[in-house]
Amino acid sequence: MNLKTLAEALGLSQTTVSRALNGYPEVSAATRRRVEEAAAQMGYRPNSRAKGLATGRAMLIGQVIPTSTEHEMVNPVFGDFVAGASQNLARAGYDILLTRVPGDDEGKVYREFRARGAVDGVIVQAPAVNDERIALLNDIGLPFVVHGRSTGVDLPYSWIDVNNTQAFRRATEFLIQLGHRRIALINGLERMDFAFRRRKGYTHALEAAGLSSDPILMCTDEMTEEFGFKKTRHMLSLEDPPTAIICSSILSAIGIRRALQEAGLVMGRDLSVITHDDDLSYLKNGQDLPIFTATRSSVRMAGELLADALVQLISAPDEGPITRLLEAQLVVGSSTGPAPLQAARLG
Amino acid sequence: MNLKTLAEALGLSQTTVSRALNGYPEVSAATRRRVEEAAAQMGYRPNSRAKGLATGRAMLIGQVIPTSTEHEMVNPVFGDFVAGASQNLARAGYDILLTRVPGDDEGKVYREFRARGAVDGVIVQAPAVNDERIALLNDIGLPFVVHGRSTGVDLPYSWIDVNNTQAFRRATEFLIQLGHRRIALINGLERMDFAFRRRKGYTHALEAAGLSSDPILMCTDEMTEEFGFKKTRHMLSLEDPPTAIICSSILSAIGIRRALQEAGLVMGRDLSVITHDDDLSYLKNGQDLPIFTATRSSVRMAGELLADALVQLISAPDEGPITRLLEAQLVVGSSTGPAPLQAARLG
DNA sequence: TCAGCTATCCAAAGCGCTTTGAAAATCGGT
DNA sequence: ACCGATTTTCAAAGCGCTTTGGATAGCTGA
Repeated sequence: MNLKTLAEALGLSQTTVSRALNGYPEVSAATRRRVEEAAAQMGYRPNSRAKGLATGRAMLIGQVIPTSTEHEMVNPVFGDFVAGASQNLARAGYDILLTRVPGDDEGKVYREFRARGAVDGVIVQAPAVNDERIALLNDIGLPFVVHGRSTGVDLPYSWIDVNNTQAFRRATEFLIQLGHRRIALINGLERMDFAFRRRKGYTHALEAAGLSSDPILMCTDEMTEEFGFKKTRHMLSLEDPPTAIICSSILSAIGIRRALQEAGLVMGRDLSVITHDDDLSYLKNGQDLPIFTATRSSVRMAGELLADALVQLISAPDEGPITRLLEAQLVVGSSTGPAPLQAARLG
Repeated sequence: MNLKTLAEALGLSQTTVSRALNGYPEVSAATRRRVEEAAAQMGYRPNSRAKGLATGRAMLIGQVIPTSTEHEMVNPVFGDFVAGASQNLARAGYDILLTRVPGDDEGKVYREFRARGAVDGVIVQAPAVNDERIALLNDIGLPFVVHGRSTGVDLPYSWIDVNNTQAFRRATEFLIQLGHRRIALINGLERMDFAFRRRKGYTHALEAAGLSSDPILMCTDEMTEEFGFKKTRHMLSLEDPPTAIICSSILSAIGIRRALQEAGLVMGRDLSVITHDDDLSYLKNGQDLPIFTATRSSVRMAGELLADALVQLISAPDEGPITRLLEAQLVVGSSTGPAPLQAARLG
């Protein structure tokens, strides 16, 4: 079923049918109704490629599957993010074109997207500090929005980010107010912008309180459960262990919990934990009573917002970059409590 | 940069350039080299839509984001699955077209895929018992492979599945051999085929051992951490609590662990746990020394295999359905041990 | 009745590619 | 030197849609 046969069946020209279906005014209400009914009844849908070729738009948004090069790990927030993005993109008639990057050359994929006209825009995930993808996309003129920002990149570009610095500053201050003095940081890879910023927030808060940050209490790696577990186990074995840990991922926080359990310690009493919580659909931190005290920000909502921004950017490219900074909520659960007395802990 | 300008720049016809680039034999080696070099140097890539329109192939595989209707939860294995699938699809020149289903009408999306010619085939996730999508896709003639099977569907169709029945039978037998008699099942939604089969394997093993399955020890729901936690907590409060739990997801198993911790019990000693493990990249069950005893099967590898199968199906539609049953490994970790003596437990 | 509008519809070009059918160039054999 | 076979190249049609630039029909007012 294509336009031609539909038009013939209706005794109309392709032009008229096309216009009727696309809401142009040059067609009478009666004809439009007739056309729409016939189209619905015969199950006609315009061929995507033909339509795209004629209009010059692919109605597709490019998305590279965000995997870390080192461990072939898929970003755990990807599913929720893409569910959010996809939902709002669909409203504007877009689908997502998903592709993997062979090796590490995401730039090559973007160049190809552009050359092939495969997509109308892209969403950039997990920006690093000084991320070179931004300049590249600017160069080749492919509309894009970044999920996060990139410290060190001066070009104007569109982004939506969580205020990571502020979130981790607040989390740290919160612990300090509870009397904690030795606060550890289990962070993501610090070449990633979000991790870089979180560390900044953490150290700033410590400094502001007159505390020095101890390198031995700061670690950074891929945010797996095991990472949280191993680092916590290690830190608990230190001569002067931390009384609190701030953690960049709920997965690693689960690892922390496991290490505490193994050591026979009670979370929130013997050791306080605050984690960042992306509010993943499959790993809820408890709705009414959160398990972990957390800096919370829905990654799904971020996906929705990025989708809207990109759609707007594509339809009005000259209106300048869209930027938006989201504040994370600090939700208090049962994983934090006052710092244990030194005496008690030694005894 | 399009074919026309490239051909003009080379002083050749579009035909020759197209053929040179697509490896047709009717072009001399010298010309081919010249064309290829010019194309590489000028960064020419054929326009996707134009090529697709001419060839009638979209070089796109449709994939609906698998979300549960009830809780808007994205399937946690989705990221890893799609990473595997995407990798092997890319080798064959395909990308993934990702879309969300508004409401619950996945069939509508497939019909549209077909009518619009948007994709060359689709991957069907999370089949239910008597899944109606299979008949629909058969009807409309869109090539597809199912990730899993659908009990009750008699039509021939292509699928790749883990032997869920066998996996859970073995897991149950393993616990029985360890002396366990009260074995609980924390299962996924049993209208899903995988959960239906797992329960079958579980009850079969119990029956074979002359044990009756106790409804109070079997529960089924979305496999979240919280579900594992709450159900375990509840079961521990029973008059005659289980000494072992079999669980369908590592996320729920983590919830089980939390409940045990809360109750002051030690996993593997006071209560044994076996979980299914999809070998998710972001939630590894420990490589050398698994945390949980588990029935393991890599969902990423499943993605790779499904991709290969679908590509083959598209290129040779008449060769009949492709089916493959994968066996899960039973890996033994420290979450299982001999059943505690009744006396010891009561005391 | 007819010019001048507007409302309605249409033929054909064009999007960038592949592919068919034919022409031109090259070659070996006599 | 010439012919048939083989290579190599090309012009043009076609994929299914949108959109431009008319054409036609139906009205209005004089």
